Amino acid sequence: MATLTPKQREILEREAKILDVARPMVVREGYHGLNMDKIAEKVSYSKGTIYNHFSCKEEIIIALAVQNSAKRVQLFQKAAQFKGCSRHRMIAISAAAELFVRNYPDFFQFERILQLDSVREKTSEKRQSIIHNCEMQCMSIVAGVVRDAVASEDLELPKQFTPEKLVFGLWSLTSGAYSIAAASDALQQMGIDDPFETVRDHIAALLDGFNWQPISDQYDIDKLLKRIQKEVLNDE
Amino acid sequence: MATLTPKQREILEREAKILDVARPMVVREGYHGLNMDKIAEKVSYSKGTIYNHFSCKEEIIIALAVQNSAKRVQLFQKAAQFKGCSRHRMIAISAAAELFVRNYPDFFQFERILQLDSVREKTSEKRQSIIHNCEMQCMSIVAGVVRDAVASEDLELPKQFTPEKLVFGLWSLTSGAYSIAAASDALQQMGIDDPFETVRDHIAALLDGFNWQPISDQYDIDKLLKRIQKEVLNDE
Amino acid sequence: MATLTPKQREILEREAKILDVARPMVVREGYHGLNMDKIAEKVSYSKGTIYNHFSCKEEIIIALAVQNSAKRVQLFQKAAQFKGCSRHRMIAISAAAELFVRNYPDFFQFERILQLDSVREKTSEKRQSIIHNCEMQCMSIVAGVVRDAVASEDLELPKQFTPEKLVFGLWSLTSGAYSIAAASDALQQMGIDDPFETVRDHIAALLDGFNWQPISDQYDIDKLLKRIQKEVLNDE
Amino acid sequence: MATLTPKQREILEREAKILDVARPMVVREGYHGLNMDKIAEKVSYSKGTIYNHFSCKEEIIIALAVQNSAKRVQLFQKAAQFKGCSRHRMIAISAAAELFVRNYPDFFQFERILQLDSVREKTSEKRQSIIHNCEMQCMSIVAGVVRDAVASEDLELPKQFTPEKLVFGLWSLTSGAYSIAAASDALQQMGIDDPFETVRDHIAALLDGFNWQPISDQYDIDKLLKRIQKEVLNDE
DNA sequence: AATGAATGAGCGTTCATTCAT
DNA sequence: GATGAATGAACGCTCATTCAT
Repeated sequence: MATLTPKQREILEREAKILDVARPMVVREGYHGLNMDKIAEKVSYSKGTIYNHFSCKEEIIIALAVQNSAKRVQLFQKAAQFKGCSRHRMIAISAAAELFVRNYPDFFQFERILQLDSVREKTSEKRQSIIHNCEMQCMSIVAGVVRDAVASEDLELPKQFTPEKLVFGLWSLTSGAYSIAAASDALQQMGIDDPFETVRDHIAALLDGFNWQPISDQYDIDKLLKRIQKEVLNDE
Repeated sequence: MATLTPKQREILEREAKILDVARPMVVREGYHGLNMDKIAEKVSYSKGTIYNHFSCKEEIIIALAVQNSAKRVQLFQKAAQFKGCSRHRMIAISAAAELFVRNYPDFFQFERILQLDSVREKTSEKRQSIIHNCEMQCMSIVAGVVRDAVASEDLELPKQFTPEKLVFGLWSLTSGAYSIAAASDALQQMGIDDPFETVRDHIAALLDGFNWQPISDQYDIDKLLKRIQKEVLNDE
Repeated sequence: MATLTPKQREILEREAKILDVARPMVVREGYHGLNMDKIAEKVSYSKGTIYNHFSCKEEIIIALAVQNSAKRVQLFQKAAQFKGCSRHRMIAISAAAELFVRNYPDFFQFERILQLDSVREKTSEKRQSIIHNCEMQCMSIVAGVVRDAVASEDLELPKQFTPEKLVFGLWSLTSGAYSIAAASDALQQMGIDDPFETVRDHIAALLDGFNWQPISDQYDIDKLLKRIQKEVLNDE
Repeated sequence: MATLTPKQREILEREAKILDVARPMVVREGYHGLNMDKIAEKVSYSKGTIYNHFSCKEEIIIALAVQNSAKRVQLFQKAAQFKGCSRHRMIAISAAAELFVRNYPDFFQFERILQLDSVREKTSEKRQSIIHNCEMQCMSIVAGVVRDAVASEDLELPKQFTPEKLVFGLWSLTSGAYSIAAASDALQQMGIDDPFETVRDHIAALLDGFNWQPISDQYDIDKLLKRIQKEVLNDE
């Protein structure tokens, strides 16, 4: 299956090209900055052709979000394959999350734009559900690791505290930190030169706070991150 | 001083009115959704009058951000007055942060819009610096509590880990959680009905992870929050 | 080459139409009087279409100036082809200048508008250089005749007095007279019914003053002008 | 008579102040560039006060023109007092014209703006007639010198050629040269560094062409100009 | 399928003038 | 007389979308 005719291949390539051109426009200047005329000019196709690929401006934005979401799933899947104890697998996933947030910093941008009713309404359900599915997959990958930790008695969650809640906290921390880092000039003034390192420390403290075994040890963590990098995330 | 003529009072009131009308427009539909004609129509003054108050559209947006920032400082100042041990004071501040994020959820919205170069450039330095100052004040209030904790030996931070870094982590968690909660329909599907409660649990775990004394105890916390609510945040 | 598709032809025609409509607006009411809405209305195309032809209001003004400049070169080239002695060729050129100033009285208007920095800045370099080139061409055509006169010993210029200076004087006289004639109601009160005839007399006196041979003779001049009119400028 | 109350004096002073501020605005950016708000700001009076002095924007422009016209008359009157033969008195007047054109280069600017129907219509008849009268006075001063020249047989005008026509030519030359000099970057490229010197040469040639005695002689002219400068125009 | 000219509602902003205080 | 807030018509320009070729 999936053997593409030359024609189909060309179409896919053009689609990718359009998105490549569109991405930095949105990232730099937001919804406003995406301009169909400029896209047409930069990809050297006519506006009509752009509209053959994407029925409206909003579809381009959601297509960019789909690209990101797919990438996130990919990274999380890889990270979950890391061999080790539950906590170390969780750290692998955190590393994947950090990698994703570093490399696809526009993810949040697109998400936010898509939250505007006026934008989302013009968007195809198909792409909406792709994004939703990706989110669910990521969540369940991470929650799966938490469940494994509980099952193997590395971790005992408080009553009423589900694995999903833990995932939610970790993701909040990671994405919140990114947003602040991206937004604020103030970080450096506060002596925080490497916000991602700080986030790693917080994640360690958080997992320690939940008493997830083995409790963090700086020496181990450095070696561990190198292994994770090498074994599952090295080609990114 | 500060005795206003009726005229001046009227002007100030109108300024507030304009912002009141503008706020939901930006919140719901972003930068795009703020429309000078619609504002004029809704406040029943001419467009020219709007421009007598705010020299451009962007100034309205930053004025909204200023309102929020001022409120944040206020809340944090109040919370810092809570009488108790360092950890409890920190919890008071967390409660203030939660309150702020709940009641002024558009704060992040404005901040993000203001990060666009094209927007910030048109914005007065005066208002820019007000916002910056508020940010710095909040930061130093919270960092002050952390320093008190260290001084009173309730808390021993890891080497190289400054109070500011701890503040950064807490704020990341709080604001990140808000963003996700606001953005995602998925949260409910994951069984997270009250994201703020979950955040409180994470903050507790995080502070526990840093071994900030006294270690959390669910029973105490509920009572504590009620006291905080009553003693310093009750009128919000 | 130069075979235009019907579409292209239509576009060129519309461009001309836009300029035709714009010209009297500028002439009568200046920069202010040129109004994109009114143009659109008068040519019965949408505003967007106007902007497809001219990227801004100022481009329309400079396009009008380009039309004029091109015409001026054309007239001067024709006049320079007049067969006769150097002084008579110079008179042919003066006649061309008069013809131009009479038929394209808006020339100075456009030039003046284009001198405003605020206007010129928005103007394409391409059109700017066209105008500049036309000016240079005209100048060199006339200066060429003066040089021929010097070479053939019909004229001996004072020391330090270049042909370009003579051209400058002639053009100052012609254009200054036009400006005054256009501006002032006073001329008639002073008994000057035909300012152009008066200018012709002044040019004659001026050339006499430089002792350019053959010295003017009213009888000859009338016949000469008729010949010039007939031989090189008759179809204007 | 004309002893002003302090109040009246203050009013006149304010009027002058307004015009001082308005002048460069019009000169640099034309009709468009004159902005009532900016005037009010610069003179530190309210807009209402400006309107007490000048009933509309156009009245300010014509008031500026009146200032210039008055100055022109003054200069011409002074120059006409020069003691000497008719041709030398004419040269004195030319020097006055040059001085005026150099020092009040905005004169033409205002005149042109006032030719726009839309502007003139809003202008008071009183000021219109002041300008007209000044023009007439200047004209008759110069024409008077020409008439003296004819009477004293220094000059014999061609048949049908009135003194007014000669004045018209001289003024055309002077003002046309100024316009070109102001407008064109091309002048320097043509090797004309001092257009006013060139104009003096042309005037000399023109008067020679009319055989106005005594025929020009470079040596004399330099001395003559110095005398004129010293005796009648020195305090400008 | 590809093109790109045409559309036109919509937007942010300006500014001469008025007039209540 | 002085003030300056209020007005609102007007303007230049943009850009997503359509559709005839």
